[in-house]
Amino acid sequence: MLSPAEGTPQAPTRVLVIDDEPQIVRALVINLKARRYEVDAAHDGATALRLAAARHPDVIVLDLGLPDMDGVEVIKGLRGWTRVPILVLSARHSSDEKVEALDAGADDYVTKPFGMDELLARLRAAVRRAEPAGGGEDEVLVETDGFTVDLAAKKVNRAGKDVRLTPTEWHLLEVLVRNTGRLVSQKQLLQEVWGPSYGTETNYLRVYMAQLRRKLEADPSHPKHFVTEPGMGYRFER
Amino acid sequence: MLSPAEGTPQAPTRVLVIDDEPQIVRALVINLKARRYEVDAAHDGATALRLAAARHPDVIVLDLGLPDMDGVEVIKGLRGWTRVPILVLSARHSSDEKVEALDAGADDYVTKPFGMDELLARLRAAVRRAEPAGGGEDEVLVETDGFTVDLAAKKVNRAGKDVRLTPTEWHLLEVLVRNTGRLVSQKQLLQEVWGPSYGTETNYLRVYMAQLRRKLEADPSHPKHFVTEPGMGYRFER
DNA sequence: GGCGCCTTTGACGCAACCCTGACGCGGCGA
DNA sequence: TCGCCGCGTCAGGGTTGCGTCAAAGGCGCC
Repeated sequence: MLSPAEGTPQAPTRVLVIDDEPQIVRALVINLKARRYEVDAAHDGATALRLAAARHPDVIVLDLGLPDMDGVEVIKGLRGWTRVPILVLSARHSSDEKVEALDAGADDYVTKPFGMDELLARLRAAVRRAEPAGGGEDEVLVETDGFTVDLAAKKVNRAGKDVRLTPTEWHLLEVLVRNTGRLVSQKQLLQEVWGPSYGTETNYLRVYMAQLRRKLEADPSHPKHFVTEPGMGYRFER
Repeated sequence: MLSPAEGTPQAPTRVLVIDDEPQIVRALVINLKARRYEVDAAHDGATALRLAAARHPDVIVLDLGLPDMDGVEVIKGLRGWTRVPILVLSARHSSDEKVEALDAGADDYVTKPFGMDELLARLRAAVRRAEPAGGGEDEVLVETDGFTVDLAAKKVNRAGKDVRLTPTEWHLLEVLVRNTGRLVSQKQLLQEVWGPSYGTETNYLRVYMAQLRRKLEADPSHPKHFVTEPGMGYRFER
């Protein structure tokens, strides 16, 4: 996995690196930028807290040995207002230090010297689990003057009351609404709703389009939203 | 009456330990139980996947060296349907192994021999960040005209009295309530409640929906809150 | 070892859905 | 003008899916 984002084009992941050793910062910045991360760097705790507030990074890499304040204090300062993942770097191998940092709110603890591959993998893991849970399941609402379709909840509302749709009716409606304004061919409708082996049974469409219109159109015999394109297909118009 | 926002009695954290070395399992189980964790243990990958589906642990400790299958496969098997934190144990120090496990979906990677204090701290960190984000933003109390569901306390109250639900009944209710207003497909319900290998046993749903309605609906034969969408799934309406 | 609760499984009646065929209508081309 | 094709409408019948009940299997607890 090279890029931090996968699938839909996404804003680049922003990383805040906090370390007072210039060579480590340089190595991190170079590696991160090469992987399309956006990187900010701070050399002391005060700057780090300020930058974190100003830039809202998606993940923080924090060296515990800072010149101006204790690393654990930095963690606590961050945890006072944000749940951004914090990956701690430290030269100390002591178990007590690790426990203290983790219990203060750190998400991971890597001891120096560290392997860059491992650090990057841990960083990916931290970012990944911070991502929102739902797989892009936003509330998708499509409204017309007569009714409202909620694609996520699979609900249709008309005049304040929920309309009951059968599975096939809903499926057909969904395909049409997902292509609002576009013509959908009869073959495509049949294949999406009834399966790939269908394509000529246009009578199915006639029956079910009639059901949809009867349930949703103000005047079913003069449809405004479920438009027939003779010989070609159907179109949903908002 | 306890306020739901603060001081709600919390269910104990459930841990699933997966390791084929008995002495390590014993050490972990003893230490975890002493700290009021609820612990399940598995000695191989197949058992682990089954237990994870059946018990829905809050965090998983996984040894990569299992007798029956590759540890990474176990991770992938879990990640197919759950985001439960996975803490990997391994005797291998190789960077490649760590990267592979982390990119497969593990949350942390600890090499053996490990310090118990550190492991427990990492476990706490994993559990902590898996907790729901908003302090009071998440709705834990869902009220209807007939009953009240407390998702945090895992309790249902009807007419001033607590309703007794079996584990399966509660689980089903929880999934439905967490998706209030949205249609939940039969497959999704089966997989979330009974495990990823289920998906067609709709008779389970019929039986348990009937139980829920009998216990919670004012008129079980004419449900207002647990609505059937024939051929598609069920929906909880407040 | 026995008991009770929970889960799983099977059988049955009933309602709803899906498919099918028939018919009428309008548009288009011959 | 006539005939054909595509579309809309309606009603019937086979099939599926759901609710309900009851009983058997599993498991932990006493």
